[in-house]
Amino acid sequence: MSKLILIDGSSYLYRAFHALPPLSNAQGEPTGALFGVVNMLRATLKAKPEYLAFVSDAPGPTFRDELYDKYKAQRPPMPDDLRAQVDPMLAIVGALGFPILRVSGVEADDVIGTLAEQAHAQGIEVVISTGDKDLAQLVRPGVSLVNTMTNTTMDSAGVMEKFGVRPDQIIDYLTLVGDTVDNVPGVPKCGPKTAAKWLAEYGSLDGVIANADKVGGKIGESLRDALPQLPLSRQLVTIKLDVPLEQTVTDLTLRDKHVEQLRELFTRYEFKAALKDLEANDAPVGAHPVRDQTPAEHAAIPAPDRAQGALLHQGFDLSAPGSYELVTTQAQLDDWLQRLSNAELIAFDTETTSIDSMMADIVGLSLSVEPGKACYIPLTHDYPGVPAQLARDHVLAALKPIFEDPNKAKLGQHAKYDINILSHYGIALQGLKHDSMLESYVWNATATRHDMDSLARKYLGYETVKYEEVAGKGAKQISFSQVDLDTACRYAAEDADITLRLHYALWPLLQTEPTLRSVYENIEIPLVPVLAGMEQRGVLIDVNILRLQSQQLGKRMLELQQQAWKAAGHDFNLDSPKQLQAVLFDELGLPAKLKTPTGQPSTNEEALEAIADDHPLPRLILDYRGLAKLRSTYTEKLAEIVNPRTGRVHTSYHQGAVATGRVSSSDPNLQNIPVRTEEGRRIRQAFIAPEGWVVMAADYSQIELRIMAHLSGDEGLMRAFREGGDVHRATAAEVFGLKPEEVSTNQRRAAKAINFGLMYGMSAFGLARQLGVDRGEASDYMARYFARYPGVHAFMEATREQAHRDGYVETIFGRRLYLENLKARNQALRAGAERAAVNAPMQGSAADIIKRAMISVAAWLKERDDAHMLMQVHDELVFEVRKDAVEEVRAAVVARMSGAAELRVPLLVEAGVGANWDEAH
DNA sequence: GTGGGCCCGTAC
DNA sequence: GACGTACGGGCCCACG
Repeated sequence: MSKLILIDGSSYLYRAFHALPPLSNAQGEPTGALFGVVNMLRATLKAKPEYLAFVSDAPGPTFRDELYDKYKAQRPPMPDDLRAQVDPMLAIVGALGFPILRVSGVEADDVIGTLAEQAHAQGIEVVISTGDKDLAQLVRPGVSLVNTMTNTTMDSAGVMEKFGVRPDQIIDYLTLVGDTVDNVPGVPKCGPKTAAKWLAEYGSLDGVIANADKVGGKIGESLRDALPQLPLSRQLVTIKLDVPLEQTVTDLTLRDKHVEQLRELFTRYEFKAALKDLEANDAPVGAHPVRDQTPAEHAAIPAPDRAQGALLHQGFDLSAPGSYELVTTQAQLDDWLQRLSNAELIAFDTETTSIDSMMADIVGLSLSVEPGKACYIPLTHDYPGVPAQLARDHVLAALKPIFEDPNKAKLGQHAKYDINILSHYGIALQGLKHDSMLESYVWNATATRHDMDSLARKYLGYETVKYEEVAGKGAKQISFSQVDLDTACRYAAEDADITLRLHYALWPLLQTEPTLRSVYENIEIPLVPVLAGMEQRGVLIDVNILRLQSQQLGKRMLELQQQAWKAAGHDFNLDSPKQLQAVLFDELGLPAKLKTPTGQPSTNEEALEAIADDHPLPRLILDYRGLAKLRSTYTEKLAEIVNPRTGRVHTSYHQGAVATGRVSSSDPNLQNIPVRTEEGRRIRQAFIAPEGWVVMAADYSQIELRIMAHLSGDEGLMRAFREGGDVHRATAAEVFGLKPEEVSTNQRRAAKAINFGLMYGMSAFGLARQLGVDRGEASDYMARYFARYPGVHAFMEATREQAHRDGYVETIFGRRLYLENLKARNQALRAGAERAAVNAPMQGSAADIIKRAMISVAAWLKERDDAHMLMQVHDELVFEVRKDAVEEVRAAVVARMSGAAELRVPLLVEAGVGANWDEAH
């Protein structure tokens, strides 16, 4: 398909002007916005579209000013520094060979709309490059938006996701919301959410107007008051599609560029990279458009997305509506059992009374073996007049042999949840072959959330029935068991159906990338039952210890509160940063040395430490905060969340939450229990083992640093690990040119800070702050470090390079992390993406390794009843072990963890045992 | 009441 | 602007 790229020049000029620092050339002419636009254009040229145009506003009034004299009346005039860049911009754009369109009497949007309409009618794909949300009204299949500032694209699904309305509703949406900048009156008090809600309810603006008297409350009055002006607003926000133009779409090809003019312009405005490109490649670009992308350009597209057009599986359109069967008779059940026994792959899903799998009871079950067809078997729906359902235990008994057959392949969406549910009914699911959530996660962890609604939208272009639509939300939410059977069937059977469709969309993708497929098949899928087992088991908690600690903390907090109030001269809420800020900086007049990201004077630990010598209050607050955190987040929360049935806490592990491949934990988060301070560590004393058992904790020593040694192949760093000993001390000895025994505490501390900082992409500035030395000294440390460990430096450079070349970086096992902001104009965003790129291979490889270890250890534990794996804390596994088995288990765990990867340095594992988690370290 | 942004702090 | 990845509590405001 041919492609037309339409560049919204006005939008880019404004955005580049505000986003970029106010650069200027040697003559003092402003160049910042120009620079941004030129770089964007060069990137556009690299995509080599057949047709392209640069569309800009022409000076003078437009038809909208005639319609409405206040239109854009509140807009400040264009800043002089920006105005000065308009003509040079047009000169460069023209010299690059872009067709430029400026049409009087209309805005750039209208020209873009008209061209998009024409191109679309001719079957030409249209990409509109803009930062302006109003253009979303032009989106439809074959017409999409791209924002090169943020590197995001928006198709129909993207519009739905962002605005909550279809592209064809955008005009009505903008009309309702209005635009204060352009002075377009909307409905006062109606924001994006309300507009989307009304449009969902009444379909269109006309629908909303017709039903205006049905809207209650203040906002209803507001709507009725605004009715007379809405038609005008609609006219103002509607982009024209029929502007008379001299050119047609096929005229809009790239002209030969004017090398001489460009050389002059680039030199004058000091665009060195552009100039270099120009000299390197003197031949006219684009005279013969090339349609094929180079491999590097192809790979640079961050998220492979095949959701465009119909996606077929064996002739079935994966975005078509499905047909679903409510199973309430034995004959129907028998029929489905027959289908299951013939099926190659069974998609299943459970419906329950709670999202907490430990608390949930099963309500029904859905199955699908063929896309578009699924059933729902209600089991325990319970409301007045509910029709007869098959008996729960009877159905589960009939399904048990299938669920427990390891040779019958099963598929789920977030199957860990359903495995946990089934386990409550004595079904130990075997043969989990696929999980659509994990397929999506491995394919591209950051392209989307991995819940079914998001996946269906992205990969199938299909809108699912939402849980809230069938069960309500908030206080009005009802249990799924009270949902009527037909509605439940529509929702639940769809879940199984869509799971299967997602698999047929995603699995072919994974098969094209053997390393991703391997991560999925050999790591993520086998990990599912392991995590399910850990959640089910839970970890035993001594609630009395926690209660006692809560009391003690509370008492000390009260004392500190009294002292703080005295120091402040009056009562205030110590938990409120806002009130604290007023007391410290306004009333007491202490210096506000740090600011929060939003510009407020910060009251964080660093800020308080900085003024702790000037007044007693900061220290009191610091102490109070430490205790408050421990009490609210840990001692009270943990005691609260202990399951009364088991006496244990059953966390949830999330396999699709972390971009680098780590698992996360929540409800409660067991991965941030304090350990660094004595005070905090006491909380770990409440993590205990049953009578006759002990807690065993096994952790990898310096795993990420070892991975850095492995990946970089740096001789010095590898030697440090091979020799054993203290790696930070060894580093300090290298950096400061000493023998290890001569290294001072401070030198070791500096070396440790560098070792860790490097893995996070820290700069000299950051290191200086961390160490409390000046920036020059920090730079000096880093220079010496890189001189001693040149392989590390080369590795980091190579990682950044790979990220820029491919758009992603990889772990040792081939897991990929795509980086979204590497090409961002915004320097901070880009730098952040580069740091993430450097960190991801190490963090991600460590995550892969411990996942492999967990699978291996779980397989070994499977046949035993004297030890259970309970927790994973990124580089640590925690077990409960029967006392008589401690040595055997310790040896096996250490061996399996150490053997989880073959690195160029040893993978050291340390294991400790104790009566509780604190003692096990 | 609830949802969400902000600030802050815990872990690896 | 400056150190990567998470989760979560309390405050506070907008919204219903």
